[in-house]
Amino acid sequence: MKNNKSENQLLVREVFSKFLDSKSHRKTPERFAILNEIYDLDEHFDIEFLFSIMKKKNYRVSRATLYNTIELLLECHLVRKHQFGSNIAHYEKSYFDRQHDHLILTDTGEVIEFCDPRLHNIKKSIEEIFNVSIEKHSLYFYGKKIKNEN
Amino acid sequence: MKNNKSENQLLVREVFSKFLDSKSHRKTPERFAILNEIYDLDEHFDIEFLFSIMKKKNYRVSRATLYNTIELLLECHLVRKHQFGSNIAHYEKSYFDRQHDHLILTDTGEVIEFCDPRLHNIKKSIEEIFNVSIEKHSLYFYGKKIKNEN
DNA sequence: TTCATTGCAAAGCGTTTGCAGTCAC
DNA sequence: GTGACTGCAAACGCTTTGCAATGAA
Repeated sequence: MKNNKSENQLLVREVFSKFLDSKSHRKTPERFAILNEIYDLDEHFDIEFLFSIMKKKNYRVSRATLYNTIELLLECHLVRKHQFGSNIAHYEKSYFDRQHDHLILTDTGEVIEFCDPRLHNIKKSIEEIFNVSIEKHSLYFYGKKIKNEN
Repeated sequence: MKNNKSENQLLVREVFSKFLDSKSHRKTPERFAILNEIYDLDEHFDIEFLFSIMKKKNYRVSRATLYNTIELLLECHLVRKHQFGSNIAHYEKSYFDRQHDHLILTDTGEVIEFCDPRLHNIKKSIEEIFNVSIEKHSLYFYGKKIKNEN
């Protein structure tokens, strides 16, 4: 399991590299460093968090570059963006995950991922009814753990 | 249909009034004026838009009060809040509407409302699987109109 | 060499806060 | 009368922008 991670790092670097080529963007070390750090994380993160862990590792990196690079990573679907209610944008790596949705526990802030195939059927219906092509969806449930009182 | 609107205005004022009582909040004219303006709108709006239309109608109202009052209206479920991707919060009146979800056309910015009962089943399953009680959900589809080429 | 990209700092902008004046109770 | 509420302006915090320096092609 553990060495999947470094294999994956190689794979996503490759994907990003091809994307940058195709758009004639430069392959700067900063861009790949950021990609690496993101794929090293196992949780959702915001820009400030990413900035702080990269500073801690003595990278010379600016918030501006983080925002720019994340933008590119969104474009090539290596990262997903979330707006969990507040004004701070949250992100997560997305390449090896299946598309999934989120259950947010409002008391603890915990975020649980789930995937329900029935959502796909709803999507299909909406596409037919309104004659649209849906590129993306976002579904969040907000709730609380039920405590058993024994 | 038209005079439903003023009947509704009375009804929501009543609801808001009861809510303010129950929380020992004061019934200021500003709060009711804001409620009225919101229930006069038929679209989604943001604070800046609400501010501008109230200014245009010569209300003496501040953004601070708009934010404060909206907060109260959210609490008593007379208004719903949305975060359609960007950092600007959007709102809509919610008292007479059935709970519904949104399809956002990314090219035109148009927002279409829909309601699919199957979502309820998904919710039920998630509640059972994770042993949670879900208070709220948000579902957005993002897509584009399909053009017929005849 | 050239100009896309970078780091840094300043500016933007939606939202929140502080405060003196006001008015619902 | 009193303290919750208001308008105003300043502060906040995330994000974007401007710009001189840098380095990928």
